[in-house]
Amino acid sequence: MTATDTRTRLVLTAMQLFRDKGYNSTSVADVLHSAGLNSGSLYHFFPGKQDLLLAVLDAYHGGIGPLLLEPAWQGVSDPIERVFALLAAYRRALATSECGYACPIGSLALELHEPDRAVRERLAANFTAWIQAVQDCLEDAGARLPRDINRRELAAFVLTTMEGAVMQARTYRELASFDAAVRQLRDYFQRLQRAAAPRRGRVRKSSSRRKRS
Amino acid sequence: MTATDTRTRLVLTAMQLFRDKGYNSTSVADVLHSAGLNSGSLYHFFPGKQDLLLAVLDAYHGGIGPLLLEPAWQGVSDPIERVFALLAAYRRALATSECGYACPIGSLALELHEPDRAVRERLAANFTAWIQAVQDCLEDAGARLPRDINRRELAAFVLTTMEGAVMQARTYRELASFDAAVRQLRDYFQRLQRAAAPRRGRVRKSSSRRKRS
DNA sequence: CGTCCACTTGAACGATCACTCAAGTTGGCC
DNA sequence: GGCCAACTTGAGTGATCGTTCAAGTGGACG
Repeated sequence: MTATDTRTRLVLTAMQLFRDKGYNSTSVADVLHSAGLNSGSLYHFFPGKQDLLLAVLDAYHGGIGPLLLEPAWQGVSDPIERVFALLAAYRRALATSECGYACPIGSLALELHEPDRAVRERLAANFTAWIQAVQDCLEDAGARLPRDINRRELAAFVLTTMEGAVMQARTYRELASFDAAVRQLRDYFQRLQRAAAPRRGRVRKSSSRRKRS
Repeated sequence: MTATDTRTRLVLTAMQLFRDKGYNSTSVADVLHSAGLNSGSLYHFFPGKQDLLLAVLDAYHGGIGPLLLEPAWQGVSDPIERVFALLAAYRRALATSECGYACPIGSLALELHEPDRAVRERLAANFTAWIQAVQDCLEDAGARLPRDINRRELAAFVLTTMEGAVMQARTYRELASFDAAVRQLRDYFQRLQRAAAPRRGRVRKSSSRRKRS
């Protein structure tokens, strides 16, 4: 077992525990016990608990593509459907956890009330990468959305919706809350697409002919 | 100084500290020190820290009308404008705190990962009361919104937007994030109103002629 | 085989946590 | 004045917090 393995194990364990119990409610002893390590190992790789958090946030940032977007977009090529496929991935996380799931980044963003610059920058970087991925979809959608709609703001609004929807679903322990929010966002998108469509043209709901895999 | 005063002082102090630092990061000693009391006084009125939290959540619930809605709706009688006046109140809270503000209920909802039934019920009750207030506005708006739009789901979507927007503004420490989300919601509402308007009628942007105060 | 150093061990530290309780103090009521 | 119940005092409880560190361990390299 190399040093990298131990470090990685610490980060993965902390990722899980911070997600499940929150940062403050997860003790260093929790992480060490779950990882089957001693405190010295942790402090060999990290100056302190907060630096472990930084590594966790970096891991989330690096995992957005391979661990979040790619699975969510399996078999979905239509850019607008990709936006909702991403939301569907969060719905799955909620369903799997009996609505106990919370977006780890959003949770940390609200839990840490006076975060260091380094922490806040990484939280923001995670949001920014998420928003950018959605923005890319919206730009791929081209003229299917009104020209005067700001793609970045709309992408950020998708994140807004996801975070607010997860929060409510978690609080009510009901998937219905999440679904209701997505339904509203879908309605908004349909109205945007209708407004962008040529006067007499029908709104096409999906153009999933492009690519199979 | 009566017993009620001490109890009230504890609740108000805890309200402030839980909002500013979070529940887990606020120690009982913090509350006692800020309130200028000894630990015995707290445990005379509350069995434990969590029961203080319950009292805080009840206080928020009771304060939604007089402390949140009424100030936000001062001089605003148009029901749809009231929805956005409520959002403007949160914007003010963000502006005042250099974007350090977070909705106390939303923060607690995400911070407490395995809350007791009693806590979760009160969190949900706060959300429900907030949603109900917005729903009342939307119903007051009558035919200005499409008939087939579910008022409750749209009201919940306003909460979704507020919570997600506050979270992002806090994370980026930029009011612009909040404004962008509200702008999207406003755009959605305008499209809804346009869809509800009779074919040839113009969309009126504000009908603030009704009441001056 | 000897040296070195990255890595691990795990007991121990002081601080702080939520909470307890016996001993007060106070104010209203007879 | 005497009494009781409501409330306050604040030192003290054991548990747990994040962190430290001296003493190892073991593999790589000469």
